[in-house]
Amino acid sequence: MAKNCNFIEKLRETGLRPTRQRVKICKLLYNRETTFHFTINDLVKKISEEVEEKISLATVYNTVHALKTKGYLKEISINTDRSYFDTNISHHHHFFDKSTEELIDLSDEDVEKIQIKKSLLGKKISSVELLVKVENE
Amino acid sequence: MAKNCNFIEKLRETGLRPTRQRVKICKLLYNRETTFHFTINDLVKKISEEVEEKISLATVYNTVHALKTKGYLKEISINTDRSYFDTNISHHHHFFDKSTEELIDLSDEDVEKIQIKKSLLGKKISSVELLVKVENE
DNA sequence: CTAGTTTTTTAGAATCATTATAAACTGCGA
DNA sequence: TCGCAGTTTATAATGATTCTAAAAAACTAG
Repeated sequence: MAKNCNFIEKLRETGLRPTRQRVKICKLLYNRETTFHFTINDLVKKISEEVEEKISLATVYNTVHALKTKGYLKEISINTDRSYFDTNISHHHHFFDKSTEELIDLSDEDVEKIQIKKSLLGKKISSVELLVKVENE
Repeated sequence: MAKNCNFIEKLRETGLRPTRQRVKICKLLYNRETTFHFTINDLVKKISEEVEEKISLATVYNTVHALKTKGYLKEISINTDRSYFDTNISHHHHFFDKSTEELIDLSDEDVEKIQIKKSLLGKKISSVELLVKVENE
């Protein structure tokens, strides 16, 4: 889902019907310069501010879940009571600013290659995620 | 809280009264060879199996929270619906086995030093956590 | 375009984990 | 031993997420 994408086509390609609600949510999420880190709560608030039509809470959950399942959103788990979604689905890491509770992307090139010396018999690595928590100096 | 510790003393030192319930929970958590990774659910089940006296759910939550606050437990956030606690409070990373939903320690020496090339103005790093998800080959 | 079928949306109810409450209990110092 | 502050407990409350079932919208074939 690149810059000026046709969300209707994009959604259809993935087998998701391009309903009014889904298209509007996609516009909010992907029609922006920078990647968007948000909680469900953030998104619901943004919708109520920027979308004229009311979208029910259940639909917001459904849509976010569907986009995540299709690989258009990444879920980042910071701590128990705060789950973030990230529109940047490329491989990358994160800073988490404890003071502002904001998530900041940390590209793969911003981190020296991570080498894991231990391996587990019969298991293969499926992901490597780094979370760097920061606070005010 | 080392091997054959006197939990009564340990608890008292941190300002937590060594009540029957707390001492029993500490014995379960720390009187073991290896570190223990558990969810609240795991712990409640273990208590009902191994402790003769019933300990109320609220007390389990209170105690785990108190131990975490005092730095005797580390909370590891794997994903939204599963929060683990770790009795190993030293700096280390984790494997998460997606097949068994088990957490496995990855010592600091098992990972090549992590170098972060980007920094944020006015912020200092407070923790660096690596989570390596694995699955069956 | 229309009818029929399937998917989606919706409001509200249900669920589940966690936290709050307030009364009873206990550890501990005087 | 007494009394108080800290704890435990059962239960209620909360809050986020999921479920439900009926209405609405999207799609498909004719």
